[in-house]
Amino acid sequence: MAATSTKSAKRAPILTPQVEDFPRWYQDVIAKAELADNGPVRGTMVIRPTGYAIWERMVSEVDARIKGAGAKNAYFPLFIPENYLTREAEHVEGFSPELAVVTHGGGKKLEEPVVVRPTSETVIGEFMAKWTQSYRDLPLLLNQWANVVRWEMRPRVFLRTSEFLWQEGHTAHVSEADARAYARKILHEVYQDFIVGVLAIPVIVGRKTVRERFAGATHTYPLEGMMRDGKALQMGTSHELGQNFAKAFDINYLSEHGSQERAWTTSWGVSSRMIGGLIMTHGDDNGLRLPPKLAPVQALITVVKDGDGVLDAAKKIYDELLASGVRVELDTRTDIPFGRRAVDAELKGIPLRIELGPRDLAEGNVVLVRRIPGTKTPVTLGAIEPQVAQALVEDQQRLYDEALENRQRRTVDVHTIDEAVEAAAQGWGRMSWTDLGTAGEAKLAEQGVSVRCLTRADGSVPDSEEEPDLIAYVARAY
RNA sequence: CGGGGUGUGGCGCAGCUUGGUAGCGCACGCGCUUUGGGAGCGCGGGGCCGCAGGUUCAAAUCCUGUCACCCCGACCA
Repeated sequence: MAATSTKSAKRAPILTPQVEDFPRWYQDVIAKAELADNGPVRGTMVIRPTGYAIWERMVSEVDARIKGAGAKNAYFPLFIPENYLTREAEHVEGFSPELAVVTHGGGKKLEEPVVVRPTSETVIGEFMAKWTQSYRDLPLLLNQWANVVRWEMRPRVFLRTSEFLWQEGHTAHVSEADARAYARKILHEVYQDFIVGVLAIPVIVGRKTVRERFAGATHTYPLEGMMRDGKALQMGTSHELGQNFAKAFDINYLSEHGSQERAWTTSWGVSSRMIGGLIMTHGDDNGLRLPPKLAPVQALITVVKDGDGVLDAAKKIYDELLASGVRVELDTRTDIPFGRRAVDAELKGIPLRIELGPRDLAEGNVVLVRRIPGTKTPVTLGAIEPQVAQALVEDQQRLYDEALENRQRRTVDVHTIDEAVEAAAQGWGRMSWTDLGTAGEAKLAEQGVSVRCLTRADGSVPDSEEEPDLIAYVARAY
């Protein structure tokens, strides 16, 4: 391989530098990479084609894993009778402040208002009850891809919007053990596998404290990622709902012994928030950096300038890469200045660029530009496909390693509330849950710091927050 | 809900104090020259100045009201 050069750093800034103002940087990336716009109603967003392509890739990867775990897709209505929500006390209490309620329809005031789903536990519970008669009907494993609405006071594109896209799984089981096993299976085999393996984001997988858990759940298992500014973002959750919803919606079944039994349910979801997490975990001052396994476009062939058969050569490389399974695009827009196109590809985080002009072609080369390490390397025409394949693998790993390094550097062991608050100013604090306790948790909350999750000393997921020797991860969160 | 602010072409802003009928940068269109890291020059299109009243010969500018949005403090995928 020929010598590798690092690109020069001096350039007019396109984005607000991260160290200067991280939230501003985030907004800048979303605008300049054309990921999304704000919608006309406060707190809503328009996901633009570039952003939506990322979401489609997420959907495709997650959906395949969900199906692999045995759940089947279905679709439930957007509108839910208001009285469904009120059947589960904690659930309604948790959601009522953020509900959008429809009071009029067809020009008339409705007899009973309908709520726009903030999540579908209740409707799905109603139908699970209808469909579950015998133990033979269980487990019932359902999933739906949908939009949900939660009226937000302080919206942020992708991270917290009044309407967002997600997947919500809902299952019913014959026993608590079965429900727990399934909630954990989704947690690890679907979410952790996807977030770590495809998004290249390291996560702490644990359990929420009672204070932080989902309204109506008995156990909430989150996956927490650290953003580049040290704040935490919940990337997904899986819940055991115990028999709370089964009781509220009469999800009962006849056991093999002929007795009437109550089912145990779970729910679990990941949302378009992951796009925000992806941006803030991997993005740098030049824009987005997409992990190759996720990237809608993995390699962009850029024709620097036409002439001397450059277009034909570029097309040949395109065909070769396409045939080898690379998600590749060809940019022949030579009416747009090269610099513009290069910067645009960088903003959008395309992992690899293959630059080709008459000068390269005369030497029998192309220039392979890697977005993630930021290197430019000449590659001979015959060696492009293997070099591309290798770069995609290496850069996927590099992105994960960088994110893990950032998290480790910003995570410190602490022993007091004051130390925990101090740690949360730049990253995460790791503290004994026995020492912290719910009283300490309340004190941290006063200062905007929360317990993101609890894990066992060996990193595994606890069955209860009463277990001895648990570790609490505390941080500021998005 | 409490405190602070802002509403002017698609975006970011100036103009307002000291009324005279709207301007700058970016973006957009056309032409020529360019294209190896957001190209240069020229020409051009686009705005009932948030909305409603009022004062005045005349209002983006002054007065009154109203609406919306943004930022900071209690919830959330």
